[in-house]
Amino acid sequence: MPAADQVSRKPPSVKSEATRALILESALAIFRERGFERSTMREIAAAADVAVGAAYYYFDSKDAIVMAFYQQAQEEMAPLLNATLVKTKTLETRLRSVINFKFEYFLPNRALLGALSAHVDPAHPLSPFSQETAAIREQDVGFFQQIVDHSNVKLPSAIHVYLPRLLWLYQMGLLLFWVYDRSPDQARTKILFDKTLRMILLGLRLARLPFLRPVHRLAGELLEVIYGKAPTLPEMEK
Amino acid sequence: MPAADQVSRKPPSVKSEATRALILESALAIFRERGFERSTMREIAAAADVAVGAAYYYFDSKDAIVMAFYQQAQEEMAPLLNATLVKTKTLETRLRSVINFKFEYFLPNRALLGALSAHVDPAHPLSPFSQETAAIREQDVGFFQQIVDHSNVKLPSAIHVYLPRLLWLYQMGLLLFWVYDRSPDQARTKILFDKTLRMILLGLRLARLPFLRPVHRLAGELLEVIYGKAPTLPEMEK
DNA sequence: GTCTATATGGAGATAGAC
DNA sequence: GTCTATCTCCATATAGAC
Repeated sequence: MPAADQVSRKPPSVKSEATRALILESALAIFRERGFERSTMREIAAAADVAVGAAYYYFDSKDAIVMAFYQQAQEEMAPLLNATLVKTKTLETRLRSVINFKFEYFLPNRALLGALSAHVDPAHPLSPFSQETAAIREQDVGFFQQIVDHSNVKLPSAIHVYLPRLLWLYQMGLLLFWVYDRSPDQARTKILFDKTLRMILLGLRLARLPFLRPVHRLAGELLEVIYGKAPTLPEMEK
Repeated sequence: MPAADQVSRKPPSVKSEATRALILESALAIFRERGFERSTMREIAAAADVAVGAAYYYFDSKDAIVMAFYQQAQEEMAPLLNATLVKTKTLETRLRSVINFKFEYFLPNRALLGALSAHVDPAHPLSPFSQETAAIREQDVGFFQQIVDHSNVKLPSAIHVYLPRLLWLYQMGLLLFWVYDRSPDQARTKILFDKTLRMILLGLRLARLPFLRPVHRLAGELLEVIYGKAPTLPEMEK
């Protein structure tokens, strides 16, 4: 029996890979031009000079194209983010440079990112909290894990273990605000980022003060319930 | 010239109002059954025993039906929320009862509320941050204004003025979590509510401590930028 | 495996009957 | 003003050519 075949994902096929890339590129160009909603699969296929069916052969749906973009972005960013982590030392500089790097990377496709973050529903495949984006999300949380690990924050362990996920959530919130920030050059997001980051750093320092114990206790119990079990959940609209 | 006509919204017409109500009711029933996405205008019209065009005559779009539901909900809740405010005294009991009341009210249409909260984009009409929902939002913030006014929280004025909006935002976050909470009886949301509310109350008390000055300063500056000017913004996907 | 041509069913728009 | 019948455009599905 052909054991090797069982594992093989697909025969790479240079031509196929090229068509796929072409369709993806064309789609991104159209998305950038008219926004996700207003773009049609017909336009995308036409721009790539293939039939509509061809686009569907490579991507299950319009959403799937966005997912492919998301995956490609994560793959491209990973080594660059690691390089950033090597170059920086403190918690502050690391958070600043990692998050700023993402802003820069996503800038050309800012509107497209909106199509992604528009879905809060964890059951929606494109949601940052979905099953489908779990792999990307976990890898991303990993970066914040590294940032926290190599820093000298001292927190009750019940909180400390969830810190990377909390920082990831913070980053997602910033990106969400940024995507819909209509101020020139997204200046408001820059200020939001700066001020909140300082507040977080101040908070982490103040967290050692003894009379904050009750807050620690509440936060620990809360995180245990929210993150402790069942990290992902089934669909909603049965 | 017919000056009176300029102001008149519409001739109420009993029959028309009944048809509209019938379509709205039928739509809500269908939404509850299959969820918003899976429901079609054809089904809704069929359930109300009218043609599809009739449904569109009363509601500009499927989304508009959700908007009508949202408005109706706000109108129905307003007097009951005011009654709740009369019956309770402290900041804690007021926040608890007001927010819990909303959970109860929306329980039968929990899934439908998802259709609303699924849109973070402030440009989307159904977004809780949109121009279109501004009136409802402002009225809702008003309730939190009342809650804060009659309480004895002491905060720097730069923060204090924004407290009602912050509490409104807190409520929206809770509702969002609740809509997608798959735990039995939404138990996790209950815990999230309880713990975070306690943390907020603790925080408001601790906020008077002198060495939190730097945090106050940052928070004040931040709120000024975010809420200070241009409360609403134009559309995105030009 | 890769792709084209064509079909299906839904959202929304509209002409015009009453 | 109220509503029906019908039309357009879209995402997606599918049969089958190569």
